[in-house]
Amino acid sequence: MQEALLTPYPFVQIALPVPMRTLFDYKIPKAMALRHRLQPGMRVKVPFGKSSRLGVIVSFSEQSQWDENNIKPITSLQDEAAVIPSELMILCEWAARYYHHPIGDVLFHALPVLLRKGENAEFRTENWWFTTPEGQHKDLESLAKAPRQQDFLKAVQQHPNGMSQNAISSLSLSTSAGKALEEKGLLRREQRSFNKAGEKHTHQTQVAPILNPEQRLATDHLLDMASSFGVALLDGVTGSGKTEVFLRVMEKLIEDGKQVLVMVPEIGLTPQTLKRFESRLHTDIVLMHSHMSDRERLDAWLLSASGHAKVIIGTRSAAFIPAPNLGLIVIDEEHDASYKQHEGFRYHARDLAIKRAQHLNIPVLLASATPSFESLANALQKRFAWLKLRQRAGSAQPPKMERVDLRGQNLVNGFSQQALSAMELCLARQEQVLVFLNRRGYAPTLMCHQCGWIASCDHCDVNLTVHKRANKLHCHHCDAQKALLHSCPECQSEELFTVGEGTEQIETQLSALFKDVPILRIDRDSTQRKSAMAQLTQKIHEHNQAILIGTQMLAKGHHFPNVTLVIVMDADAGLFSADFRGMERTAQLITQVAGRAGRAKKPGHVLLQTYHPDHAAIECLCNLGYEHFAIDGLAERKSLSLPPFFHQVIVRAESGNEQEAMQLLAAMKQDLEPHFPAGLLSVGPYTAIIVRKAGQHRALLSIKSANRAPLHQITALMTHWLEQATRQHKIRFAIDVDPLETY
DNA sequence: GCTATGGACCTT
DNA sequence: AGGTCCATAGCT
Repeated sequence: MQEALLTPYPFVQIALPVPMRTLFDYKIPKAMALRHRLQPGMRVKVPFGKSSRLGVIVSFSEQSQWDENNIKPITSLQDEAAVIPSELMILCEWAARYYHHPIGDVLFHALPVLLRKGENAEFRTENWWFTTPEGQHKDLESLAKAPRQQDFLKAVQQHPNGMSQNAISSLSLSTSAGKALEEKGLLRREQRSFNKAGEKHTHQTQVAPILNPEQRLATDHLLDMASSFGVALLDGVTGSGKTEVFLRVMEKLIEDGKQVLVMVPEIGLTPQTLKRFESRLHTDIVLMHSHMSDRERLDAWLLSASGHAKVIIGTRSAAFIPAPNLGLIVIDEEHDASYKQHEGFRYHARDLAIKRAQHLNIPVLLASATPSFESLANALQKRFAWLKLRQRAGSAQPPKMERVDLRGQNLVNGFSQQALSAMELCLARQEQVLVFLNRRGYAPTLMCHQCGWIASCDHCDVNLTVHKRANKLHCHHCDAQKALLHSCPECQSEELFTVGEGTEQIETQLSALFKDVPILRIDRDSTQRKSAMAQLTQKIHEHNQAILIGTQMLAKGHHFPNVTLVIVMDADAGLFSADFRGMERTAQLITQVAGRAGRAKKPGHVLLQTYHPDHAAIECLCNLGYEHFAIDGLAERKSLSLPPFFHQVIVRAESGNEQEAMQLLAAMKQDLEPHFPAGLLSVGPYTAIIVRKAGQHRALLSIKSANRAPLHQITALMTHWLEQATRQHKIRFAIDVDPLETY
């Protein structure tokens, strides 16, 4: 009699983490088919070439196009259930098609690192210590001769529900003392699954504040759309209480047993944010970000995948976290560029999250004080619900923005007279000043007075940045560093001088100018150490007077209640940028930084230093605000056939050889141009603005179209062409769909 | 005649 | 990607 096969197929298609846009056929061994119900999303070990690899099951078939004798059998099955649930398999397959990226690589991106390496998708087990009835009543004095056992027993006696090994270790109790007590029959041990669910929530309860009418309207709207797919853009100025709105909606969904995924930018997750969520939501919250260890990430992943965690707060890669009862996705600071991966699989987590929500038929909430032009266009076209919060909470006034004309002025260390006197007045009132300059280091250039030599990177076509405190020259593009030079390598002159200013220099100069005022610099260099940021924010809160100097790090998340003056050193930064998104990004930064001012009862004042006070964009942003600026900007994008009205794909090529990358793209364009449909705009190939980066010469080709379908057809042709052509050459290519950087 | 180095080739 | 095979160069 024929036994019933749990997996009734002879062949299986496996995705492997190799840069090949194809699946691989394998045989399913009879014994495996009898015992296991194989499913898409499970991991398997397979022989591949001369080695063995981990792959993910994608599909099954009756037939194979390959000669059966050349098809190898699967070696072993790694999972009992799919590690990529079908919902996410569909998302990954869509993403592989949309971003023209190999499916194996996409699927492996969707997994935590330890699962990519073959780790079991199971909770860790942990020792738990309990007293036996005898141990509970044991007189501690009788153990006076064994003080370590005494300490150990005393601790466990105080925890009738047991103590985890983790808790034991954190109290530096000796495990060997515990084992001795176990042998005496005073303690017993139990293996428990490491799964934080059910742990009591000791956090203080915070009473929900009363909503203002705008917030109530937004909340009601969101609760209305909570049961099906839809995207809402919560467009609220800084301090308008966006977080409170989505906390309300989350509360309701969690009550209904749903899970909520909250996406945050790479550095947007501050301890204050987490505390706020914990104290309001009283539920299991897990984090997912790059500062966690691989094991911590897998633990968080398991808690979400098992449904234990009700709230998942994570960065870009959390877009792929399994959550069986997902009911809402929130994307905070949706305009933030860190949602787009800039290498390899170049996905946009916001766009992917929207696609995921569409499949799951659940709502998405995008939140920002400065929405991306993409999302604003969708809101204007009524594809997204547009919920505006224009009132600041309490009695806070919006900050007053003012332009400072730098033309013909004598600047003192880059500061105008107006800026300096405003700083003096502000400090005299015992309030704080925030100086925004999006350039870290001491100076962006080191030059020789005698021969004009400029320090530049050996691997990139950029100047090296001077870091005086570290006594280094640093390349901000490839991270190369060398010792700061004191004489010119060309002419041996010792007259080297710096050109331009970075945050480190402003800090030094202001310290000389305002001797008794605490001056705090906040940038990547000053916050590298783990607790540095916390220390800085504590200092800021300790003092009344202070000057904070910082880069875009200042624009994200943190609240500085006593800041009443913001000085934007260079409001022109994005004006003449090679990238058409330069102005959008600068306006977002300025608006976000300006939002740090005057949050409490004190009105804020923002000074924009500019050489182009009459430039339409600067004038509009200053007088009418971000929304007007963005609507004007969108009109301009439309007239220039730029995104979001035209969709864009950029093909990048990189080669150690100077011309090879350009030649490759030129040859491709020539071959494929006859297939370009009408209405497709192509630019290039052109060399990247920074031609050489980390030793690679870079060229690009841009194509645009008002419709996505023809763009994808051509991109598929290009990908295929490049795969063939780069087989024999050592050229790397990358397809960037919806690129954020266009140079 | 031996081995260190690198590039082409292949993976079901 | 990652390994293996194989041509080539440099050396005793």
